Amino acid sequence: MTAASLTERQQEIVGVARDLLTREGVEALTLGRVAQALGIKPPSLYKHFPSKRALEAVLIAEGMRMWAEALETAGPTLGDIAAAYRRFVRENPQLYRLMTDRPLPRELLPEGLEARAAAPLMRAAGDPDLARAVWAFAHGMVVLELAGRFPPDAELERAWAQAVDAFSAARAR
Amino acid sequence: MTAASLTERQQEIVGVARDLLTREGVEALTLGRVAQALGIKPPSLYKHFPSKRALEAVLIAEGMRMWAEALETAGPTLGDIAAAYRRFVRENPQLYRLMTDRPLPRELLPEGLEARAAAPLMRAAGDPDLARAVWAFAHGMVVLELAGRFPPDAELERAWAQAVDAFSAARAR
DNA sequence: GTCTATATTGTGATAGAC
DNA sequence: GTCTATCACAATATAGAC
Repeated sequence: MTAASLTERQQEIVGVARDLLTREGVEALTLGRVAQALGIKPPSLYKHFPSKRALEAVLIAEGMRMWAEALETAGPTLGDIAAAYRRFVRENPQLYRLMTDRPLPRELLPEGLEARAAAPLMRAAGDPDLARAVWAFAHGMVVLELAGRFPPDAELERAWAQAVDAFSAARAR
Repeated sequence: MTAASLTERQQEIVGVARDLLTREGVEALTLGRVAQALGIKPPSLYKHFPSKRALEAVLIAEGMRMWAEALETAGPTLGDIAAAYRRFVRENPQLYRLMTDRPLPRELLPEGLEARAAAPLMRAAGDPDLARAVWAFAHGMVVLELAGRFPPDAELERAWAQAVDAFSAARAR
């Protein structure tokens, strides 16, 4: 279900859902809240989306497209990709949580989108295994930060720099 | 609340909760399920624990103690720590999820436990920032794996090896 | 220590009238 | 496209009797 294939009303609903997600987080993204924000009753939403999952999938697909673009327009080095990754999550923390907290609704996502989002990092790393290592690092950093696991005085900037340096050196070898 | 300070009945309850968590995952860890497994009604649990959080905190503290021990008894290199980390999560995936999915109930955990669990990696890395980078990598690897984000044919062994090599080289520098 | 009864709140979802 | 009515199910938690 691409953005273009949505009816106007569906787009309005998605917009409200996106707002709710951005402002109040994944937990607030319930059909009750979405309906309330639209001034309608929850059951009415089922005239526009077959399930809550389907509505979420639109947001997730949107997020993955944004994510892919952020990485595609970054520079070619691992440092560039890492910086773009970090910036994307800082700018869209709740969307990132929606995209990663739960199993991906793959059957509801446009085919190839997941691979497209992964491609820039694959290219920058030059090797699938190193790419996965970098991905794991970046994901770990952002989720641990979002979860408040690092001490307040942790110099996360340096942790990022150290890892990027280490991975870049490994790539050069 | 240490294990020794628990009454017998509390220990029985914790045992049942641990079983439930291990076998059916975090989602199954509800007061209803715990009570059912004990053959009592949910409200009865409140005679033994003031809240669900308090019961979970016992399991989390237990998990962090096990985790600390696993890392403390590992060898001194980053590779040793990484292997121990990975093994702990493979052997206790649901417990690990309980420990990391949600904000830590720090006020209900024994003081110093979090620091104790973090110490071995700090020592192996020789630098707090590098330690955090390694931690983020390890955490990212296991959560992405548990979430089914890697393709089935991904050679995770190699991703671990590449990262450990990269971080070890950085440490040597 | 356990029970019943209850509060409170919440969630996604369906049927059928308008 | 929206409504009401309702389902079905679940969750944590409290009060008070036994």
